[in-house]
Amino acid sequence: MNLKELATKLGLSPTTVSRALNGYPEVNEATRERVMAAAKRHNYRPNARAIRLATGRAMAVGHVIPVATRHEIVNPIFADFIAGAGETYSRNDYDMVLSVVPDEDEEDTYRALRSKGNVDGVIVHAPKMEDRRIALLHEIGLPFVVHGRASGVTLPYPWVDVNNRRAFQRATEFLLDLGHRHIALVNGLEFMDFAMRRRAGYLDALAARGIAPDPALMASDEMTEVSGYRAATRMLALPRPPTAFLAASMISGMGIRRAVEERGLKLGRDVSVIIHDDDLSYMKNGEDVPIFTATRSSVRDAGRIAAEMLLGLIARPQDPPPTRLLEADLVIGQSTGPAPR
Amino acid sequence: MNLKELATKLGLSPTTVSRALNGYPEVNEATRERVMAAAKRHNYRPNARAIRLATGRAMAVGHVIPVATRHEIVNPIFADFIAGAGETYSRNDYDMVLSVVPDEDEEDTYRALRSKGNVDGVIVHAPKMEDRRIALLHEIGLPFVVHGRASGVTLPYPWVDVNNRRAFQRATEFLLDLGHRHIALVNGLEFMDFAMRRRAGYLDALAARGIAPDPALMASDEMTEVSGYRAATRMLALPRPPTAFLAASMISGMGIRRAVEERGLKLGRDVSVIIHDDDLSYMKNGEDVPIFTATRSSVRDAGRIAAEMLLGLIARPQDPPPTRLLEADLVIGQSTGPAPR
DNA sequence: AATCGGTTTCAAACCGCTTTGGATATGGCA
DNA sequence: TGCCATATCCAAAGCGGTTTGAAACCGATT
Repeated sequence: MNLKELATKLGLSPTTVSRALNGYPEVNEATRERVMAAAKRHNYRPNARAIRLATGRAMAVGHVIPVATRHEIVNPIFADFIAGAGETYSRNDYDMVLSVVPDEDEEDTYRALRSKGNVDGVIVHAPKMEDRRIALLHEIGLPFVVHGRASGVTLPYPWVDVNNRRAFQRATEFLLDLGHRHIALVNGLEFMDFAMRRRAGYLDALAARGIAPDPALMASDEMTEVSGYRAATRMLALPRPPTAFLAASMISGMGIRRAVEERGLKLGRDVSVIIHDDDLSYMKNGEDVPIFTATRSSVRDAGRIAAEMLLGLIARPQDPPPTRLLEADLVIGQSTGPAPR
Repeated sequence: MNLKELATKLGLSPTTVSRALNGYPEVNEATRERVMAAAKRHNYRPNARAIRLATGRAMAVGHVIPVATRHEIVNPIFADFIAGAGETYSRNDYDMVLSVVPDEDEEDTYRALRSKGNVDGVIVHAPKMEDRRIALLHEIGLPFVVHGRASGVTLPYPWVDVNNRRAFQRATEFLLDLGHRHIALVNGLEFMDFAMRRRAGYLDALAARGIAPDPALMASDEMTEVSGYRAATRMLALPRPPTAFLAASMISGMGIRRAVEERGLKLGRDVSVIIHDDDLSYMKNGEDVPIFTATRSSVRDAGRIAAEMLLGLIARPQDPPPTRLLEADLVIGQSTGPAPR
C-alpha cells in the first residue's frame, strides 16, 4: 500500500493525503480523520526511501567505529554508548547507521557518508589528541558531535565529555589522603585524548603534594585485562612497588587484581586500586557495595546526551556548538584502604 | 555534483553516464573511460537515497538490538559481532542500521523496518527458546539470519550458531577426566536458547558417567561479573562445595575467580574453572597461555559469517535457508587442574 | 448577481537516480 | 546498393513521496 493507492481508495489526491498525515493545517479536520483512519486500517507506512529522496534529508545519523588495524580492538564502551544514543534516535524516528572501518579509512568514510547523503550527521568516537576528523567534518559541512575532546583542535566544535582530568586528580588525591605515596597509573593509550587528560589530573595531584612522578609507575596501553595484569605484575616486582593503582577501566582493574592476588596480596589492604567505571550494563562495578573504588560516569548517558545534541544541531545548524562536561562521581568501594605500614 | 550535471558536462545523457559507471556493456569503452575519469575528477558519488528509491532496494541490513527492559543490559558480545558483520557490509556497499529497542517493541520494529523499506534484511540476535520473531519474519517476508537457534521453531530458517551443547559437554567431560565430581554450572538465563543447550551438554556428560546433577550446583542469571561472583560464593559455602565450575562467559568467570580467591582458594589448584570464551577483542582470555581453560569460538567470525549469509539470501531469496554450526575449540589454560584430594 | 477572502483540494513538478523502449549510426554481406 | 544485425546512445517513464502554484468551493459582503 503506497500513498497513491491510499489516495485513490479515499477519492483524494496524494497531495491531500500526504498533508493530512503530516499534520499540515490546510486540510479539513474531517478529511484528516478519514485519512488517518484509512491509513491505520490499511496499515499504511510511508516508504522511507521516498521520503528521504523527496525531503533531501537522510533521517539517519552515522557512527563511524574505527577498528584499530593493529589490534582489531573494538572499544568495549561502544555498546553502551550506542544503547544510549539509540534510544534518542528511535524516539525521533532517526535511523542509526554504523560504519565499522579500519581506522586508516575513516576520513574517506566521512566523505562518502556526506556526498552519498546517507546521514545527516555523525558522532565522532574516540578522539585522539590531534584529531584531523574535526577539521575534516567542518570542511565538508557535516554536522557532528564528538564523544570526548581533542586538545589539539582550536576552533570550537560540539562535544560531550567526562571531566577526566578532574576525576583522576580527585582519585589521586584520595589515595594520597590515605597515605599512599607510590601510586601507579595504568593508563589507556596516551595518544587518546581522554588518556592524556587523566594523566594530567594524576600528575597535577602529585605535584600539588610535591611528589615527583616515577616513570616506572606509569604504563600506557590498550585497556585490556591482560595489559592491566602485565603492567601491575611488572610494577609489583619493582624494588619499591606501588601501594596503589589508578586504572583506566574496569577491565584493566581486573587484570591488576589478578596480578595482585597472584602475588598473595590482598586488594584494599595491601594494595589499593581505583578504576574509572563507565557504568557498563554488562560490567557493573558491584551492586550495593562497589567492588572497586571508582570514578564513575555513565557512558550510556553520554550517548543519550550526544545524540540529543546532534539532532538539535541537525535541526538548527546555525546554533553555536554545544558542549557538555560531565563530572564523574567518586564512589568508594572495597578496593581501597590506608597505605600499609 | 549530481548525475545530470555530470552528464551535461560530458555532453552525454544521464542514461549513458549511469550505465558507464555501473559497468553495463552497452557503452563504448572510450566513453566509459571518459565518464569514469570525469566522475573521479569531479568527485562524483551517486546519491544513495536516489539509488535506493530507483532500485527499490535499501542497500542496508538491520540489526535489532533488544535491550532487556528490566535490567537494561546490552549483550557484551554485541560489539564484536557487529565488528565482524560490519566488515562484510562495508565490502559490499551495504549500510548497517541498528535499532536499539526495548524488547517488548521488537516485533513492531521488524514490521516497521519492513513496510517502511529501511532494510533488505535483518540479523536476529539472542534468540530465546520459543522465539516468535522467526515466524514473524517469515510471515512478513523479510530475509533474515539468526545468530543462534530457537529450539521451539519447526520450520527451517537460516542461522549461524556455535555448537554450545557439544562445547559444554566436552568441557564437562574434561573436568570429569580430571577427577572432578562436583561440577557447578553458572549459566546464562535459561530461556535463552544457547543457555539451554549448554545445560543440555553439561547434563549429558554427567549422565554418561552416571552422575546425578545437583540442583544446588546449577545457577542461571545474566552473565555479569556480579552474578558469577554471587553464584560461586553461594556454592562454595555449601557443605559439599563444587571443585569445578563451568561459566557461561569470561565475565562470569571473573566473578567466580573473585569468589574463589576471596575464600583464599587458588584457581587451577583448589578450584577449576572453564569458561566459554567468545574471543572478544577487548576481553582476550590471555595471550600465549590462556587465563582460563575455555571453550572458544570467535563471535566476530560468527558476525562475518552471518552477514555473508544474509547478503546471499537477499541476492537469492529462493535459496534454501543456509545454516552453519561452528565448533568451539577446547583450549587449556591455567584455571583447571586435577580435582583436589 | 458579482466579488471577495478564506478554506480546501488538486495537478504537476521535483528529488536524483535506474531502466525501458526506441533511435541512430556503423559495418558486413548478399 | 539495400538490408539487417550490432553497437552505441538517448528521451522519457518510472521509484513514492513532498511541495509549489493554482483551482474550486464556500459563505459573506457589496
